[in-house]
Amino acid sequence: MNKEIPAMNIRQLLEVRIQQAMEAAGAAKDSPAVIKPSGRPEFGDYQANGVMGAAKKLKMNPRELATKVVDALAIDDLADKIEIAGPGFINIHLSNEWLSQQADSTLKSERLNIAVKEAPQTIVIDYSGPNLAKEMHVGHLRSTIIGDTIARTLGFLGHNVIPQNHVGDWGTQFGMLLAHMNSILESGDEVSMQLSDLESFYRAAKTRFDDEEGFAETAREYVVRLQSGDEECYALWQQFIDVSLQHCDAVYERLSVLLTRDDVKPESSYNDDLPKVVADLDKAGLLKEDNGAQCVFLEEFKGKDDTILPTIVQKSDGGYLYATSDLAALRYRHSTLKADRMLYLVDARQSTHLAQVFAISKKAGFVPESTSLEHMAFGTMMGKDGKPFKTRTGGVVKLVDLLDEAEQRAFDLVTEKNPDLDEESRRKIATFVGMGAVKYADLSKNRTSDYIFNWDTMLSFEGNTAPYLQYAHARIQSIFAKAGDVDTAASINIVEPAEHQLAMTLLRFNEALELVEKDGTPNILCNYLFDLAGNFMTFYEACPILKDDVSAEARNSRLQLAQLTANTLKTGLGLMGIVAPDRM
RNA sequence: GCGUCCGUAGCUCAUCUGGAUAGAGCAUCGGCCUUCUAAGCCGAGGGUAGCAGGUUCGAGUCCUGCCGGACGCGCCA
Repeated sequence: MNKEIPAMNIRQLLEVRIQQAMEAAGAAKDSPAVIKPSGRPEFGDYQANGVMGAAKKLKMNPRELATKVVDALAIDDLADKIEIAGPGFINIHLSNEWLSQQADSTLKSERLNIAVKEAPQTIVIDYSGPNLAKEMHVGHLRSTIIGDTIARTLGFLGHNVIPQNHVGDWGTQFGMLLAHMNSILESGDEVSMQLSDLESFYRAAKTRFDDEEGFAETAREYVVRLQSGDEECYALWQQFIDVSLQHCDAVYERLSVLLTRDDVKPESSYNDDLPKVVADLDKAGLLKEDNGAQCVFLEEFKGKDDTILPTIVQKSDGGYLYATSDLAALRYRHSTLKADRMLYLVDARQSTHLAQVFAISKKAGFVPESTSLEHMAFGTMMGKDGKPFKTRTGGVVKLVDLLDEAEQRAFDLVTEKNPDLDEESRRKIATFVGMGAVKYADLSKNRTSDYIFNWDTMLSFEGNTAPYLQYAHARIQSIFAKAGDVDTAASINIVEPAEHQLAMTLLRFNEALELVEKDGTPNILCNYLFDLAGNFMTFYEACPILKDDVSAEARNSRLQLAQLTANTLKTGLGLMGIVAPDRM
């Protein structure tokens, strides 16, 4: 019985081998091997760049050290050519035999040879977090989509992932909404119809708040009634929140985002804890009154004229702020959820705020030093003019409108490409393609800076897009549909350069996942899958599979490579909540 | 004013944290469908990586200073 290969990616494997050889050649123990995929084919599959640094420490000629390292290197089982190049690079050409074996083993593994973490962490991911006063708009896409992908990836790697949808369900704007809601009810009109379009409902309430005499006061009364626990008002509020959450659920479902009501942990759920947070900050000696407000002053945060910037946790009127509920949430996530790591998928504009809250929570002992608090920030969405994004009418683009448009465009394209399919199938495919395109457009970018909203790039079906990956997958399924009986026990035998390249990329899947795990960057996964699909397309053009002049051995081997590609694409897309249909 | 993030092809973005000749996709131009799905493949052009210094064997990546942009800086979230 062959044991499953240890959960080591190629890079780590090479790192170990090279490092041993470096030590044997006299390099210091801590000198890193610096293994990277080679930039160009003539430099092999991987290169080790660590020799140059190590040689420097030893005051040695780097090429001389490289020669010693190569002499000491035991790597014949993996590689068939090792070269020293340039100032001291070591280029490693992996052997076709080894790649064939590895690919075989990966194909037999349900998890594509990706091991479940031996020491899983409990990781809380705070993402999506819409404000329930309004409908979700395009600006919510990033947090929701990226958070979901990170959650799925960490879960796949074996971590205990706890999503937290920190929805905004409390605050002064709800007074306005409840007052508006109540007056509709009093006039005998059906309120549910009007709540079906939350965006216009919000605008209507806002207009009354700004223009209608006396309405602003009524709104403020509602805030007070809500906060003091008035039952009638509370029931109204709950009804509103429920409708708003239904909107979110619908969007999540369309986007294939895993968030459910179970993950909703609203701001209001921390209300009871807020006075305790303030009291505990006081106990910790961090609280200071300033102009009637309760504040925490931390020296590392300075504002104008070098004065220390306060974080206000309680207003002079006794009210609490979002810093307070964020602190309560941090404490809850540590003490109740037992998080080892907390990830915040939040707009970059809040980086100062989060840095303050993180620092306070550690100083106050709400969260131990060992807990990793990470703000995974992203930029603001801009319009084509580079200014904050607005529609022609000055509003925001509702997320559902973007999704509708995506599906419609995808449906038109599927109909054009595949007119013989029945409408139901075309609709289904259009959903996968449209949603995939929208999500991928966001996931494939790593920008921490601002980004520009553009219908056409968001809804593009060509080039580095989800449809390209889905298409590669569908082409493979189509091969299998034509192939008839397939020998699933056949072994992979890599011969051609295109096969070598494809196998190399197939075996690098876990490198991509580990980067996503560490940095929370789904674009690494996108880049990987795009690379993989591209390698497959090249292979597919260069290496015929079902044609008459292909030997049975080559045919079977290539079918296996195609199968492994399909499995990897499907799994990778699945980690982004993107479906890879069999036909498109 | 102080702070954070950012500036790479006409456009949108990569460049795996300091490695070799900075790569893709759109767009432009030229090839490839009676042969496994042309949402594709192959090729061409397109770059002073904002500018100027510095660190070193080696810088788009690290440091400093300018220029330009976005955001944040006491009782909204």
